[in-house]
Amino acid sequence: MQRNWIGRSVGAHIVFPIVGTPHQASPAPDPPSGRVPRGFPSVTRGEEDSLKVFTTRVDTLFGATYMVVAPEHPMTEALCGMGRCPAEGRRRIEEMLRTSKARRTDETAEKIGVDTGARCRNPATGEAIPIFVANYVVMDYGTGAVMAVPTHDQRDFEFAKKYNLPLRVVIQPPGGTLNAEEMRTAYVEDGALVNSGPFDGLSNRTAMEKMAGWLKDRGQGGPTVTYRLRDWGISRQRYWGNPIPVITCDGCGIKPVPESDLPVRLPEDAVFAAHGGNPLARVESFVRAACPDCGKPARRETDTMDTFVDSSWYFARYTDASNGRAPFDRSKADAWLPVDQYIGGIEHACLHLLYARFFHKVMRDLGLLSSDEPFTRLLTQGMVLLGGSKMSKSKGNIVDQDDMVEKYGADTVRLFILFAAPPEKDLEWNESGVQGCFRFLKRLWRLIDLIETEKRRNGETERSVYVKLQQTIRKFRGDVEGRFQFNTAIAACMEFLNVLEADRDVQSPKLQTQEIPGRDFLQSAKGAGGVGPAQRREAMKAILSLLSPFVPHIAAEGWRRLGLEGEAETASLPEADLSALDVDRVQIAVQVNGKVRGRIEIDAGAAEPDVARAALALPNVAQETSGRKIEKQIYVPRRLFSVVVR
RNA sequence: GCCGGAGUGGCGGAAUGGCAGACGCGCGGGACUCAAAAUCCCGUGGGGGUCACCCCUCGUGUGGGUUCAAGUCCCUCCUCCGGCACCA
Repeated sequence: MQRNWIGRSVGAHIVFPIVGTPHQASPAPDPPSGRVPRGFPSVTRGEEDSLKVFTTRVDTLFGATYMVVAPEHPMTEALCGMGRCPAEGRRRIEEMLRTSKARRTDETAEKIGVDTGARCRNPATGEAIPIFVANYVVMDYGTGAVMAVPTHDQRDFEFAKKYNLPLRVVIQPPGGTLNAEEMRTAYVEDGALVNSGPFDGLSNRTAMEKMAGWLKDRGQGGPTVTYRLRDWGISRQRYWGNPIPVITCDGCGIKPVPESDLPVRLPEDAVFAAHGGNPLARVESFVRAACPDCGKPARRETDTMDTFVDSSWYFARYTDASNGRAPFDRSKADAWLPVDQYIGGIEHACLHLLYARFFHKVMRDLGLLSSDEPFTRLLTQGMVLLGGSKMSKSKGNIVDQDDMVEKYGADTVRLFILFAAPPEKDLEWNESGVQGCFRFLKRLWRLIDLIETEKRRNGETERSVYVKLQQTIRKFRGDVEGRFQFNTAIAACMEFLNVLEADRDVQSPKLQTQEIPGRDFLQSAKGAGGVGPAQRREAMKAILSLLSPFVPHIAAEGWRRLGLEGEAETASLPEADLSALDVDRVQIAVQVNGKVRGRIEIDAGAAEPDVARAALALPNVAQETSGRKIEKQIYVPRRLFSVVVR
């Protein structure tokens, strides 16, 4: 997406000499409305007698039959003067300039052109071609002037038809012949060059490179890369922001505040009003300043900087935040940066992320720090939606969490938000799942009750529960630390609690007296019959420690009630006992021709022949394989055994 | 049009190329209760079978391909979401 935003285009620039002498015409390339950036490369000193264009299709140069420039182009007025453009034409150019750029360049807007009357010379063909001013040409991209090739660019084609401009075919499609008079649309595909002097017969792809070089040799242009970095207005007419350290003096002009006077601090007595613009402008003590050059009374800039400015480099300042002499010390910045993990919404992917990278590279080039990139990893978190669109105050589609906190408690709400979806995914808000998290925490709490009141502190240890706990710890840490998958980490805790609760002692005394069909089966299946108080306590300690970041209040209180050392939130996360995860028996699936036909339990370290023997002995498998030839066997240790028959 | 991202049960969502649907919600059945809430137990993708146990079959937006094996890899198309868009 940034590539799109940066807008890199590879092409060539070409210089079109203007016919006649512009110096004799009205000089005035002073921008009519002040919108034109000064010093833009389209006109540099000594080049007022030519127009420079950028094109990605230099191969079509011989077909350029006219030229279009943006209304804001610095040469516009001079060209009109030279070409004796009638008043009517000049009036229409004025109108273009008055229309907002957004409206003027709207795709549906009518394409309007005005013939300036001036001409320039196509450096390839040498012929003089007309120069138009057109509303759809923008000054921010390329040079603000475009060579028009109506036969091979749809937009130019339509424009040429409208204003009756000449067409010349310079590319012929493979196996076909174009005729300019009969064309109904531009031909934009590849082909072989014609009407292109020394380049006739070349494929247009080959020609691109050759022609760029040819132009360069002749001093008429050369290969160029352009970028479409958008303007980003950093000044804001509001109080909250960094003052722009600039002073305007009537005599000396715009002057930077001397370094010794930095930083410029915001006044604390500004008066805020609903209307009336930037409050800073009304604080006279702030505005009044002495000119750094002549010392006479001058005005301080009252615009402040956009927050993007700060957020594009604050991470570097954080490495040395109390440094009073410099933004930060290089050694400290190099020790900490780049930032390991960036977390932000997708809306930052183009804007903040791009500008932060930009700033960072500038800081690198200035020698302030060494790293090339500010961030190493990116997590684009999803947004919370309601009714299909992003929750926001301005849209009014918000859910007040206070109601939910009131009803279920802050821990439940936190847990639910994390459990509902993985972080990078957008989440359509739906409260129905919150009950489930509430129930989970209530069950957890009940178990803490039980453990707290238990007198005995020893008892049996159930191996399968121990193993399950180790699996839970490993999964939890893997999910949280590696992938930010909080939802599955929480699910693992729920799963473990289910196992723990299957234990007879854990169930309520009332239920224990009842005959529940299937309960014995359940318990033996989960193997949770022999959990003793000590094991329960250990397990709870681990779970509380894991869950503490998500449900800090319950974890802290549970920790305290169990009389555990220290505090849940500062206790280090438990480490999984990896040796326990090396189970000796595993269940594997048995496939015949890719379909599961049965399961067997084997020693984890069993050799393939033994596995094969056991697998093929399964009735279902034997049935499928009987009388058929075994072509292939695949054994994925501890996972499955697959046999291919024919 | 271009650039991103996503399509899996009724829902939110799981699944290093290796038993699709973990966990939760919802729903159905049951226990407890005079009753309800809360709680607990069982079941829960579709279709089928000599439907207790069990087995077969279809199934991850569409159509193809690679593979012993595809939600996962490759190609085609469709839909939705986000961004950019007369960019020469």
